[in-house]
Amino acid sequence: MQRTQFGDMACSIARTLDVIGESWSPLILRDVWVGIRRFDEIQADLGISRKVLTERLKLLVEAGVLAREQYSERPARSEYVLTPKGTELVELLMVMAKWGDRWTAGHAGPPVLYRHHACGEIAHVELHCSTCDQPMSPETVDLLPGPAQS
Amino acid sequence: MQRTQFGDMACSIARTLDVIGESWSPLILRDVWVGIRRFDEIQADLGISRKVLTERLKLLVEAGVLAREQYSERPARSEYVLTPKGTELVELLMVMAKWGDRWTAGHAGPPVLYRHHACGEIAHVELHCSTCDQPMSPETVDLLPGPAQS
DNA sequence: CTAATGAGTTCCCTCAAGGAACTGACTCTG
DNA sequence: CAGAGTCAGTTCCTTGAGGGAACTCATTAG
Repeated sequence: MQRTQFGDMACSIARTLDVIGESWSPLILRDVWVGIRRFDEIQADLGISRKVLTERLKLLVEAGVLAREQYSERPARSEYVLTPKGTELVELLMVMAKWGDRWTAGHAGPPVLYRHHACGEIAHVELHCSTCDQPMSPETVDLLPGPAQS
Repeated sequence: MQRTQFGDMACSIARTLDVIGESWSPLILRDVWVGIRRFDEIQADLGISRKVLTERLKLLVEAGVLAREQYSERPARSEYVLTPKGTELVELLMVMAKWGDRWTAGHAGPPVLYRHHACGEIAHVELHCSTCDQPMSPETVDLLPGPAQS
């Protein structure tokens, strides 16, 4: 397929895609997040080809998003866990889930609900400004060239 | 490549990926967002193959994320604009940009800055709870099966 | 009349995804 | 102890999507 590499574009979106832009990678992350951590579990859950799963896991570990942890010495068995870098990527998944719930969930409603520890309520995520805490959306920001000039 | 379709998985993340999971789609959305709206402009900006760009634009329009608007009758010329459904997807891009800024921007810093209208400050997005307005992160939620049972 | 522009379309080639079978180290069961 | 099972991959082959470049077509500018 000779995929173009996004990594060297001067764009944080492109560079993020370089890490989780490949097919399956976000779903693998989701699985690890919800506790499906072992090779065969992930493979069975996603129906992904074992070959591609091997590749993706290797890439995600190299990218520092997942870490491989050995949970049994003999026989050697390991599982995959989220690193802090990976956990922050899960925020992306939560926003994806929100959009999917809103625009693609059918009559039946969302497949998964999120209960917030702080308030105990079923809720979803909203984007707020890191400075003033007010809601922040694509319509309420201006884009300016940054230090690494666009 | 015979890509597996995610659309019928009972998972909002998978269904979202079905819309913007293909390579290039998020970057096309980003371009349209920042004002690069015409075929040749997008093609030149991304360096994407014209064939693939044609396909992606068609898919994104069919998915209701972009709309094609004719800006000239003779010769027939059109440009692509975000629908409300697409604009909400841009939130996803903003979260991607945040992660990319944080984890992949080098010494030079972020390539693009976001200035929030409400406060006028350079800021980034943070995830808050739609119910209690407190910060909401992967660590502060429990997942429960929803009406469309996981 | 020729060149340029915008928006695609067509063609061929390569290489990544799918799929299924195989490996190898161990463990459990009768 | 033989045979089945489990986990985590690896190997091999086939197919089809992505890349690249050239071509089309309508229209306008010089």
